[in-house]
Amino acid sequence: MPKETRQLPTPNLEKSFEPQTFEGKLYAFWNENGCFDSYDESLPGQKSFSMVIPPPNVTGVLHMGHALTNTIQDILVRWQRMKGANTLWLPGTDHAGIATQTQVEKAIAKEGKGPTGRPLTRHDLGREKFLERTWKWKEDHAGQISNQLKRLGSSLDWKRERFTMDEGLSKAVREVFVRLYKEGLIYRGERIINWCPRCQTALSDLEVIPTDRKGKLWNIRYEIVDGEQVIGSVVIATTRPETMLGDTAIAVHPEDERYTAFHGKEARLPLMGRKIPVIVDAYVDREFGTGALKITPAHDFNDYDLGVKHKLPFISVMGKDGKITSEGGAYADLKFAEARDKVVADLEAAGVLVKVEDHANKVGLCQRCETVAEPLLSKQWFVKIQPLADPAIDAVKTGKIEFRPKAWEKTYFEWMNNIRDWCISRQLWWGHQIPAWHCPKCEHIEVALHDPSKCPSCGTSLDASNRDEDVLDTWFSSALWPFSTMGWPEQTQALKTFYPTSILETGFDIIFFWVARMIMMGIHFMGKVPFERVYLHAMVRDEKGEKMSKSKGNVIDPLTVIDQHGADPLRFTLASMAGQGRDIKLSVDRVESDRAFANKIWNATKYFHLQWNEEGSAVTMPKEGVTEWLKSREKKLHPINRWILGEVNATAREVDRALEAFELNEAANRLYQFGWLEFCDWYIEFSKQNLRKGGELRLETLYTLRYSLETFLKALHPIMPFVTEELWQSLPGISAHQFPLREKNGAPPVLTLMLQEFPKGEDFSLSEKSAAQVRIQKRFIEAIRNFRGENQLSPKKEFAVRVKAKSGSEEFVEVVRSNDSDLKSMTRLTSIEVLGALAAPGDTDALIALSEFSVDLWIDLKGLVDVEEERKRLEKEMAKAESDLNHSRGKLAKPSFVEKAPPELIEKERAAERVALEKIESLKKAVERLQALK
RNA sequence: UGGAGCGUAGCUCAGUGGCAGAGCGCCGCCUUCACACGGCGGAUGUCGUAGGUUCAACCCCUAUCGCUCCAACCA
Repeated sequence: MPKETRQLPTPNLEKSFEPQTFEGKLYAFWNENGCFDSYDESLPGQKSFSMVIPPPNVTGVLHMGHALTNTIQDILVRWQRMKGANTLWLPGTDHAGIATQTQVEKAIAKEGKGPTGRPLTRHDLGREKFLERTWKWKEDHAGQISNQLKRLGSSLDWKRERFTMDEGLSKAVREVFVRLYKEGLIYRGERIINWCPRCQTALSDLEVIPTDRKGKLWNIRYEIVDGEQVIGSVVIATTRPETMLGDTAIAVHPEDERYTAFHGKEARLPLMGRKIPVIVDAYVDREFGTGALKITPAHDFNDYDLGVKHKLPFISVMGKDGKITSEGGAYADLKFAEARDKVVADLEAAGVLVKVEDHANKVGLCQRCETVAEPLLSKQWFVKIQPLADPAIDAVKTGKIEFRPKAWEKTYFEWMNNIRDWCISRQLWWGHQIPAWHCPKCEHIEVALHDPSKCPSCGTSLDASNRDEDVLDTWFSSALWPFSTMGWPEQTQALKTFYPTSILETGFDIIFFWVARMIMMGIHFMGKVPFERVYLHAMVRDEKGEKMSKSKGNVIDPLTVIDQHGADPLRFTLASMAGQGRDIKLSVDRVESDRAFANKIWNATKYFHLQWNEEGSAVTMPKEGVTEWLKSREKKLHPINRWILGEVNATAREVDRALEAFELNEAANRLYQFGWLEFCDWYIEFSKQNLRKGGELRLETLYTLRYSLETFLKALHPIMPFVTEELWQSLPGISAHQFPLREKNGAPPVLTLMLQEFPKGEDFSLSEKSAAQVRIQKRFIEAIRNFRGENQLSPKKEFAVRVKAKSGSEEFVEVVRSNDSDLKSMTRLTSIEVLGALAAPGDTDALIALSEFSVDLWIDLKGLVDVEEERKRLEKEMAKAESDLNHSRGKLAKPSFVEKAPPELIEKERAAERVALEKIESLKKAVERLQALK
């Protein structure tokens, strides 16, 4: 028994485009009727098209960047869906470790005071309670971002929504961790890492943002000793004097003659007194500063490498708590900043501070809280990255994955080739806790899929308290997103159908954080790349090109824009700007003009209804359907109708091609051009003439309007889903299209535009003859309008025009003759008289020279036009014609051009020359007549 | 320091080896029977600068200036 078609009541179109009145209703209708559904299995031979959303922060708020990426993705998925693919666009959110934890910490800090009167911290609550709070926070906020995505019109398959910390994904994370550990690709070690003293956690290299700071360069004298004897001294510059407490060597360049005598000797570390070796290494830049370098292996990345290379001791003087450690002697327990002041003062007192200079340098700030991150030694978990990076580099090199724009591949290679091991442990509570247990007795570390109850090495019983306290970097779970969301590690049907995903669309700012890591994990665990194409969009900035930020107050909130103008105009604006390389400078003005476009289409549809339902002569749909009806008469159709049928199909084809090529801006521009300029400005105006004539021509024109409008709405739907749906719903004779896959899965037919077939562009092809006829009519009309405009003649002023035919003007004359009444009515001419080649203009005739058609138009000026104005117009025309002539002659005069240029081009140039000559001749005579008049 | 991108009409941006385009803004005229979120007409550019390749360059090449971003970094 066939299911009943789901449908909306036919809308009554408001006076103008008012998006608030229908957007919500339409989204709910689509969603409730399963229009966004994907199916685990495609039909044999059917294409699958899948994308995963870049998961926004679960407690986040939609910003313009989200609006852009989701608009682009929604356009692609709607288009593919209409083309019949089994489309999956998978929604979900990210737990966003540090960001979310920080939000909750702030909330509890506001709530109350701890035991000593300071604000509450997560430690006052304890891990378990704090996590409960965070889960609740997540539940309270999670709906927000999803609802905002719905406001945009995103056709996400909500039934498959995922969260990085839900059960399935957590299982995948654990599986990956355990497997990488067993493969030796995850290890735990004491390394130098970036530490945020405020967040109290390790950070990956990527989470530290180098920032320009005005600093100082302190020059410190180190004595060089041989045994106990002082043999000289070296001055060393540093931007971080407090780190000297942890110096374990000084380094000079091996070939630096100034210091040759000191090779193999020792330096005495000021303030601390201990002796440290002088080492030589070509790493030292002889040109910079004094050419000598102090080495603090525990607190500087470069020094760390040198420390490892030269087997130096590592002395940690700076602690995770932001204070100097006990290794710092007299400075212990001072905060870093205090320690710096005291060290500098003491150095000065000791007379070893040689000078202090201003110096611009960079410090690394924590991406989340902008605290200065300190490099320090710490025991952390790492991913050994090279074995994962190599195949990932290869995948892009061999074209298994393609980046667009292509230039980003270089950026990708650059980073991947210099990649460092990835520090994945975070000293946070919100996240995936590392599945490792530390045996308190034998110190064995057990990493396991299932919580162990005792140490497999010594049998000591283990419980939750023995579990490693750290959680994983948020990006660790994001890296698995394309397959963890589809049920991995189970071998699900969804994975078979939808992995690899078709396209990954995201911002270039997370190529390293996310894209690269997904590629590595995808290849390693799935044996296949996670996506075939990476489409990187630009950064949305304000109209001045500045990054939008709350502190600058220049944020354009997508939801406000949607409230004011609707989702469609915003989407259209974003789509037409999506082609831009790096920056999208968004202005609300632009959205407003795209709103005008929506309004234009709205009114064009209203025009259609007005004509279709004209009182007393309501039309019915032909039983074979409009397309068939028109198709069967194609060759006999009125040229204007044939022309627009060809145009709308050409537009649909072009939109399809542009989307295939990721040229969203091109698709948007095409639709705009067609919709406004061809359809509204020309076709509708022409149609008014034909509708008036009644009979078969009226019917034919109504069907042509109906067909063109529907085809256009279909082609526009991916970019402007709401307004196109609302308008389509109003059309007479629409019917539900049921894709075979939906039918097979028992989905009911839904009367919706979003499940219509995307126009193939094959129904009608452009007829050159009709197009030429329309061109002539347009040109004629434009010429008259231009004459009016330039002479500031009121549109109401009527006059007659005479057409002087010359040889070669047969087609023009024929078109003007056979469309006499239409042309008169559209230009408000009293008559159009065609004259023979021998006719001469009257004494007071003005001239419009349409030389490209070998035609002169004459208009009697008497009582019509100011002679002076007309003379100006003619002179302007003349100047243009002369410059055209010069241009053509200049080219043709060059023998090299005539010899080497392609013949068709030479012919074109000769024709242009003839046209210009003819025009000049006509214009000359006209000017002469005007002179005589004066 | 390395890599990338950009520099076209007042503004925001398209663009193609063969006489420069759009939107907004601007200037006229028009409330004409889909639309004033409208119609019609108009003005505006040595296409960053200097060379080169080519019959022909805004487009290709080289250099140069300016802006932006990314990566690395000098202690």
